[in-house]
Amino acid sequence: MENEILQVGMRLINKYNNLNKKAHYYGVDVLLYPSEIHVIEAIGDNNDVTTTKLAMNLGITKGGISQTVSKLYGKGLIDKSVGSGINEVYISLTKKGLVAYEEHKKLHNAMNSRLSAFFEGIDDKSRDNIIGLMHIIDEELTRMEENNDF
Amino acid sequence: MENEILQVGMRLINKYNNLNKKAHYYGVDVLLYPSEIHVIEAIGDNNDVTTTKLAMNLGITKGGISQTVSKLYGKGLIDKSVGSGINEVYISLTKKGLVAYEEHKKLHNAMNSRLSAFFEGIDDKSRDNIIGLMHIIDEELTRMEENNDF
DNA sequence: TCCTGTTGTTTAGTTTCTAAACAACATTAT
DNA sequence: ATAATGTTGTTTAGAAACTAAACAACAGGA
Repeated sequence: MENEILQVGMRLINKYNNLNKKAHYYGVDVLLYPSEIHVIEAIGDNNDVTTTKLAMNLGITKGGISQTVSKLYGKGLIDKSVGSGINEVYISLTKKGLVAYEEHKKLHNAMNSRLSAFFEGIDDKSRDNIIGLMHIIDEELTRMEENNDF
Repeated sequence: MENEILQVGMRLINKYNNLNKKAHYYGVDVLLYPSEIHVIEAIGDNNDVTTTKLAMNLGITKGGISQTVSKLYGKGLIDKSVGSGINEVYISLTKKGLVAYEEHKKLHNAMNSRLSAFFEGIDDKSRDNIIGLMHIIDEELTRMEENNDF
């Protein structure tokens, strides 16, 4: 019974991940690969960010970020400027990068709207239970992470 | 507000995906990579399955399955036998493969137990709302898939 | 002046996948 | 019977996305 809910949840995660595997144009003249649009998203959410911070935010190595950022620079989606810290380089979106960022965000709006409407239409108890469910999942994932279980 | 719930959901998906990136031994003497334990899981859930069906179940190409299955064969985790259909080959777990399958399943049991307990402790309305929420997400993901939106 | 710590970069190698060509076999059409 | 078609699974070359490790460039102390 509840097992079925878990199965549906897993199927949803797979569905989401598969969507996330394809390259798109996002309103600009160059094809953007998943890793690239993810970095664009992270920069747009927090402009003038450094390579090191991007690596932390996205949970990958600095080398990995450096490579993707280099590709985005070549495609004209980001700019670099001297940062305030030692050896720091600030990364920001160009106009073209902003177009891609906004276009990508737009595609998530339909999902957002429907979820907003949903959460407004349910009672407080259900809402609290949904938050509680997420909390449990978070705890268990953290436990698995710490115990190196999987 | 509800945006925050969506953000938490996304964080959970990322957390899960990162866990899913590491190789483990799963109680056997060979290191199993993510793609390999996924295939083991699919075979264990549905024994005597074919390459084509595995490809459909896991949503990747037959070539991809063939490669992973070949590695698992080399590691002694699966067996092959003549199937009933034309040119069909049945794939099944060896004893060693079953060990890995069971070990992997065991690691999910803690999560399963906690979710079972949770769902038994909430009211029917909350339960229905959670199912409704998943339904909405499924619909939106399907819509994105069909419209090639992302 | 040398050592340390920080920044970002480059390189080689790995995993996982796809697309396309292929081989082997059965079924069907001519 | 021979040829065309459709199915099975395999192999190959190549791409994307990452890591680990070595590296360069610079600042701040000891």
